[in-house]
Amino acid sequence: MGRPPCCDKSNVKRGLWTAEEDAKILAYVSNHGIGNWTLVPKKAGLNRCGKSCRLRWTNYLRPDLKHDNFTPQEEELIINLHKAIGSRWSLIARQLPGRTDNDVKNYWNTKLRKKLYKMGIDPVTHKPFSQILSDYGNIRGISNNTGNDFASFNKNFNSNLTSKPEQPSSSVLTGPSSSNVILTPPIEQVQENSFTNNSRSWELLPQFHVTNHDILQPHLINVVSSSCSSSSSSSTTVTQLNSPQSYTCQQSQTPITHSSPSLWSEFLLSDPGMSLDFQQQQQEQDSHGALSSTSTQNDISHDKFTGGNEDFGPYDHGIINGNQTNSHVDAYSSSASSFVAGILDKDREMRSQFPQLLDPSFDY
DNA sequence: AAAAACTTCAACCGCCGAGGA
DNA sequence: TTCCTCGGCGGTTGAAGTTTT
Repeated sequence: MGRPPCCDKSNVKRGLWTAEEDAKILAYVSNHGIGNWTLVPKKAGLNRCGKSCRLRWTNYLRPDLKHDNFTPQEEELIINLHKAIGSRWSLIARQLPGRTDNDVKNYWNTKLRKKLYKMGIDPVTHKPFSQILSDYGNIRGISNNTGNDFASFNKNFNSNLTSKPEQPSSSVLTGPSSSNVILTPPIEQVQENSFTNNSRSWELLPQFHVTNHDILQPHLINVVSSSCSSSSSSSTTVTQLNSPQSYTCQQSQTPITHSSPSLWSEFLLSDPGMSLDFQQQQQEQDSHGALSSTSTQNDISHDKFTGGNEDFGPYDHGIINGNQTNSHVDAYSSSASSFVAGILDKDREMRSQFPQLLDPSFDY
């Protein structure tokens, strides 16, 4: 019944690869090409699982891979694509020649996520924290009654700084479930108090801007959060931008809207701008050795957050002061902006057609 | 100079859909 | 039709490297 197992997992080498093992894979692939990976260890004389061999090849040994640093253009594209499609790393990586999904994922987790936090932008929703707060204030009608909440926030925030957060990714989505008390400080207050030079505290922030699943209404979330994608990515192969998404990672039952591509890959493959523009930018950079407009035009002060040493790509315009609404869209590359603008248009359309979505008691 | 804290990233894990036996 | 593996994916881990104290 079925096929034999690919390897005896208890009897294969694990851990880092040696140069010798790399050479064996390279020699095998150059002679036989890529085929059945389960046969590779045996034929190449390796005591490794076939799956491990495939991973080593695709993530490290492939000749077309880049091993140098990410360029500002690549950063910008990753951020734009993450905003559009969430943590579909393989799809994002396909728009970045020479990069693997693992590369992109690692770069996002180690660099870009922190950058966005430092800019006061939630890397899950890609909205400025200030906008999330103001949106929430509008919805809950608490804008004139925040004093107690801030005091409560400060108390909780200080106590959280001294203890390790529990699974930050999930806390973004669920948070303390027992209370409807909102621990959402004004972003300026957060930054001045604790976030400027404390990287760990950035990781804590999501606990405060989303403390309960009903705080952020789904219509505010134009894209599926990265934290949700893991559990839903495989079983929910179609993700709709325009579908009301539960912020608690429940599977959406919303029917497909045909005004947009039914698959993200379709969008990425069909959008002539998203990747082509990028590749053109890459070529221009290669020929001129200069940064794109990202770092030259967008040279507004980010000293407030970073000391001015970092390039924040598409988010450089109009966000940092907290007065931004959707103006950051204007700063996107032209290729991405059409798509994102479409999302925002749909969002507005949906709000006008379904005002009940603005009701905080509305439950998906 | 040494220890502690922090960051990076290669590799692993577990899940899923497709398809072979 | 059922069981199983393969290949692919995203999330997580932990060793190695780097920076700070």
